[in-house]
Amino acid sequence: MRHIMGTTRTPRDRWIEEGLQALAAGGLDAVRVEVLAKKLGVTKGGFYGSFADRDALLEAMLDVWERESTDEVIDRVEREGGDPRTKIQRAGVLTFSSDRLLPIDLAIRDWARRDETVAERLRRVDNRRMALLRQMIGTFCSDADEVEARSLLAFCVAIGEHFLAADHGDRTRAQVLVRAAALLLDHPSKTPATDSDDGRPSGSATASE
Amino acid sequence: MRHIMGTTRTPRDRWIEEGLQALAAGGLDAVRVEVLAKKLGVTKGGFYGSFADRDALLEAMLDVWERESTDEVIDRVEREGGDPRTKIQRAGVLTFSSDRLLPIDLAIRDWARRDETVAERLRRVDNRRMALLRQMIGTFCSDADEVEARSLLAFCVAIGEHFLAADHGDRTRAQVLVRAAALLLDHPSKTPATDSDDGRPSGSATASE
DNA sequence: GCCCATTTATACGGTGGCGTATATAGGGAG
DNA sequence: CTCCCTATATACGCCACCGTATAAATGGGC
Repeated sequence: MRHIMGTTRTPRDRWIEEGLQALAAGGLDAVRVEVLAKKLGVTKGGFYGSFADRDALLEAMLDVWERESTDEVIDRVEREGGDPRTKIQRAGVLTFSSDRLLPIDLAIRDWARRDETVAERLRRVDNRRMALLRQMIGTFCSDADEVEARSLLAFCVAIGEHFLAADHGDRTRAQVLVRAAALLLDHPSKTPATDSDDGRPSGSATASE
Repeated sequence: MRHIMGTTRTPRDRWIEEGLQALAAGGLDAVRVEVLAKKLGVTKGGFYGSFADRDALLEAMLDVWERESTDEVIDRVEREGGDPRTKIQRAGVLTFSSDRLLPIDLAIRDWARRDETVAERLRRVDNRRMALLRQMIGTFCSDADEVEARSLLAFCVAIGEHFLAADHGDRTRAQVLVRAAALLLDHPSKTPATDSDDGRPSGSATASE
């Protein structure tokens, strides 16, 4: 019955958001009901009105994350248009440069290595992203095997970059990433004359820091 | 005094090894003194004879990991020799295909994102690995910027591959990795005669699964 | 075979986290 | 303004874990 109610002071969404924040900052084991409550300025009393238990919160967090990092990003990329390289960059920026989504994404990847159901969700998300990459790279690269290899490399660098601690001497990470992006997003060597656009793009996919 | 002693039944090394095993399987928060004790068939009683506290164990674990994944691997690669590509592959195999080191490595990467001292250790390790990659790739690629970019890509794919859940349609991950390795480890496109070896090498760098 | 140091088992107190039960409070409906 | 429904606070029992203190056992030296 929705008739009347005592005005939820801390609705589901707040718990979920705070949970995602904690996940981003401290990993799965940092998502503790009582900790979230404290951060929200309440006690855990109301939590169990919105969620059956901690697992229910985790599920809900994954739902929100999955929707935000697929539909929303992809919709927006498609809506704003642009040439292939621009689209890849924008997709990369939207998911892997967003201060919000990136750390959540990384935490979920680690989580997925130990939880098969999370791995399943991540597979869905990654497959959609890979599809986008394939499509974009396919517009300037004809060899399907090479498209797949380049897509994998692009994806791996977008993620792996953040798990890598190495330095690059004089260069900054961002500089190296620009060059790496060029390797992946320029036309294959097979047809050396194909480049309608030789001018290096000002920015680069997944450049960060 | 080392004179005599009641024969350490569960020496430091056993705790460290079991700790690394737990870290690999369940991440940092799975490294619990009492859990390790149970796995070793003892109680935690003796633990505090070898270690001041849990943190001391974690430190020791990092020490062992750092040594194993730099000196030992690098020594072995250098000792066994071979052409550059072979060396890269062997280094990749030794660290990223070893059932032992790989999961530990991945867990430590996630750990490093939240602990600055761990990040510092990881930086040392990664820098040594990157140095190896640079050296190897430098033997067939002259542009220093491109060497750096290729090295970063190679490293990122070696790590990122394991955090990626995407499928590849008909292809297997290993197949795509072979192609990706070819992109990174073949001569720069400057000389379009890149395919001196079209016959794909039997194994590939960091091919797994 | 007896010591005796050292290792390990056992028992303890403390903390933090989960989930439940019950009391309180605070906002609509009337 | 009052009643009542709902969200939250409070209090509880439970469990897992840490680190300590103390008792038991175990194996080497003689």
